[in-house]
Amino acid sequence: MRSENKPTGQKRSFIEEARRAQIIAAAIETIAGVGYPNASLARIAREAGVSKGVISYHFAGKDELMDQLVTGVYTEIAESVIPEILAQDNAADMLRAHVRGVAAYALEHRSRMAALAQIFIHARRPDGSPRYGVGESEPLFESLEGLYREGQKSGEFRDFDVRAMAVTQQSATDGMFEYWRVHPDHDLMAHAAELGEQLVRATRAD
Amino acid sequence: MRSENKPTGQKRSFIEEARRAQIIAAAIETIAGVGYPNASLARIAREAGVSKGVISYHFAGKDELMDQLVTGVYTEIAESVIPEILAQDNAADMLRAHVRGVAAYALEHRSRMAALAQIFIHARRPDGSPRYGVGESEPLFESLEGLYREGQKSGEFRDFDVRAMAVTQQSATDGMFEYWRVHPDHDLMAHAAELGEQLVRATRAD
Amino acid sequence: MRSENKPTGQKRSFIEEARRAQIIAAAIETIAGVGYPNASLARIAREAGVSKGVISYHFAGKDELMDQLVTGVYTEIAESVIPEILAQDNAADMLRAHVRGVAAYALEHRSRMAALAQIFIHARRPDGSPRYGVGESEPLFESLEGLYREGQKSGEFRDFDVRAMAVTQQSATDGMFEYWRVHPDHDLMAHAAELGEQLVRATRAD
Amino acid sequence: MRSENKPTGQKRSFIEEARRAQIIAAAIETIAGVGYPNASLARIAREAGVSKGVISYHFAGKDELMDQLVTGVYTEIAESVIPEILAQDNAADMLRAHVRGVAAYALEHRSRMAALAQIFIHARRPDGSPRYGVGESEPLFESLEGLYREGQKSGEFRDFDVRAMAVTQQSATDGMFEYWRVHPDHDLMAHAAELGEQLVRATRAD
DNA sequence: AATGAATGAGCATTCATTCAT
DNA sequence: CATGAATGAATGCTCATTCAT
Repeated sequence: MRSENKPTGQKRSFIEEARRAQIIAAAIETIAGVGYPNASLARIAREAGVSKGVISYHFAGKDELMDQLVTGVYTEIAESVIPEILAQDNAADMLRAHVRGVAAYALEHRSRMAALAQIFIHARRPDGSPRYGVGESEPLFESLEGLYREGQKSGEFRDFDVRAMAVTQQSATDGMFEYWRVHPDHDLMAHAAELGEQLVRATRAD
Repeated sequence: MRSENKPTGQKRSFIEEARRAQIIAAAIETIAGVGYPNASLARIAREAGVSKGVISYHFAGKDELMDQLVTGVYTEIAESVIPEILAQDNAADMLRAHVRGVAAYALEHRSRMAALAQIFIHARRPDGSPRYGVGESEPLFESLEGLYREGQKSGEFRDFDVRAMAVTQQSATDGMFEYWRVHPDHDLMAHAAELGEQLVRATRAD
Repeated sequence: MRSENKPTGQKRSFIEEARRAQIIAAAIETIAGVGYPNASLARIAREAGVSKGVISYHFAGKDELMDQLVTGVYTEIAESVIPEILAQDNAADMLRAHVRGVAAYALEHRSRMAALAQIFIHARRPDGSPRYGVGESEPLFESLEGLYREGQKSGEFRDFDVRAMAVTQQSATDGMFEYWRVHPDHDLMAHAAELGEQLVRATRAD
Repeated sequence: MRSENKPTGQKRSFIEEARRAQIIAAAIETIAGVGYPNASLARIAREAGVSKGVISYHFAGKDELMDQLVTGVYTEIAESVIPEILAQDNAADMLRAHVRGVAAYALEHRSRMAALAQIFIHARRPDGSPRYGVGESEPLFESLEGLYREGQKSGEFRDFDVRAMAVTQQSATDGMFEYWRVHPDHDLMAHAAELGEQLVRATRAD
């Protein structure tokens, strides 16, 4: 079905998209709820209230479903956070905006964030290697490193190892979300502000 | 066979302990080598050179095997790192010693550390929740927080949220190991020194 | 929609027949191209450029589609070969004409012949027995046997078991096509001439 | 399990072999009975009176099971037929011995022969190509061709195309078995004698 | 007359666990 | 103590068929 004819009308395309969206939503809830390893297609289908076959009908396989989910959430996060970062006029504030922005998104879309984390950690290729693993984080690292270098060039930041800092920021952000997942009453935005402050202090010139 | 009862003599207990240690060692190598999801009991048994049944005989199940493994490695790390920390005479150096000590341990016991990380990430309870997640890190957080509070009391550290800092330190350390696992040529000790510097700057009083 | 009833008019019947022919043609190309086991209704529908439902609409099921396909091609072969046979004036030449005629048809209609062979080999009844196996070849055997008996009556052929000979001729012909299917550069008409010679020698009086 | 330690005793190895033999026997009966496409592992396990998992335990997969089955039966046939052929002192009698020998084996081991035929026809590689298909018949063809050439060199046989004749003999033999499968009361040995006669006449010098 | 959507049974395979010996 | 054998539930996936529109 995937790659086929939507000859004339929009209704079909609409139904199709609605179902895909519904299935992705069910996948997000299921993964966030029971973890990726337990989120079988059968369970996702049950959550969506449809039969197992429906998923296979709308997606080429579990992998495509995950790809769509990841891409969708990723895009959404970027659209939400990037404008906030660009609105800042110095590197330190950009750092804070980055952390705060992602946290704000997570606060609004808790399951999406949890599912994304689960998929990143658990999804594997057939050969056993991670599907969205550290290898895939490279672009993220590089974008953070770009930000750091700007700050270093302008003299706002001290002269630190950008890769180590990127790993720290990325890990600390993920850790913050994981902590929040386990302690849902934790004040995420306060934590994000703290983390922003930590990063600013860790990076700023003497 | 549960870990406490040694029904009749001590000889059994000795053999028993040797077998358990051998199986745990095999589990560490297997998990570090092929990742937790691919480390089936069959594979661990093959690595140990024993039959699958042996594992079930000596451990109540995969879960208990993992518990023993985690506890053992954890204890070992603590025994290796704590003396180094206590040898310092100010909070900042203790922070640095903490990060450096764990990294040094990891450098010497790469598989143990890799296996630990894999288990933390992947092991689940039957209901799908993480077995050794952030929830189980509470003692670790508290020990870090104790260190921070000492520094704050002495005026060496600024007045930050200790829980957020503990989460950051813990996550950043884990992230450092994960990055090193994926990039084995990465200079772990240099990264640890950088991380130590980051933490010192993030915590110190103005 | 069963093959006989044309509910109201003839125009429908015309469209109906055109669709059926189109689907059968697509089935032939698909089966010849990817083999019966891979020729799912979905794939046939794609080849035909119609939706899967259309096939179910025009045919009671995959089985009826195959029946129609087989009957159609069979009829076509008979119409092509029988006149050639009847044009001969002795039994040996008829034998040769039979083999040569079928080969000539196959050369001109390669996909039809390949599809037919695939269906004969692979199509099964729900209970697992072949749908178009040797059991269905009875009319074919009987027609060959008639030819043999003519030759025996006229003294041209020796006194052999006609059923065994019919099985041999039928199998050897099928085998020739299968070999040609796998080795498309094989000289089919030369092979057919050889087979004709073999049969003539196997049947003729001393 | 497959490739492992049978440290000291023979009992284990014996049990192991017995189970493998039992499963292969069940596979033969199942395939002969319901055809390869319907012979799922579940059905074979049911026929053997064991659980599905047993098959996976003793064989790496369906493919290895089929390989073992094919190799075993093939070897058995060769061991039964080759001595008979070598006992002949002229090419014509060798031809007759070949056909008669295979038929005699089939008469004694009906299901084995039927299963073998089914597997040859139906078993596919993951990519859809035949696993034991015409490509695999090459050795058989060549062995027959060797026999023909001997006869041609000695002047006993006429100068025919050996490949076409090999295809004919192979197909006619298979066809004979298929006919016998469908008509179990058919006199197989008489048919084999007839086929031998046909081949001798088709091949002998004028 | 035709469609896309949905179904559910069936497939081979993996794996932690149990058990008689 | 240790084993190999066996189990059965679960997984992702395919596909002929059904059906409302």
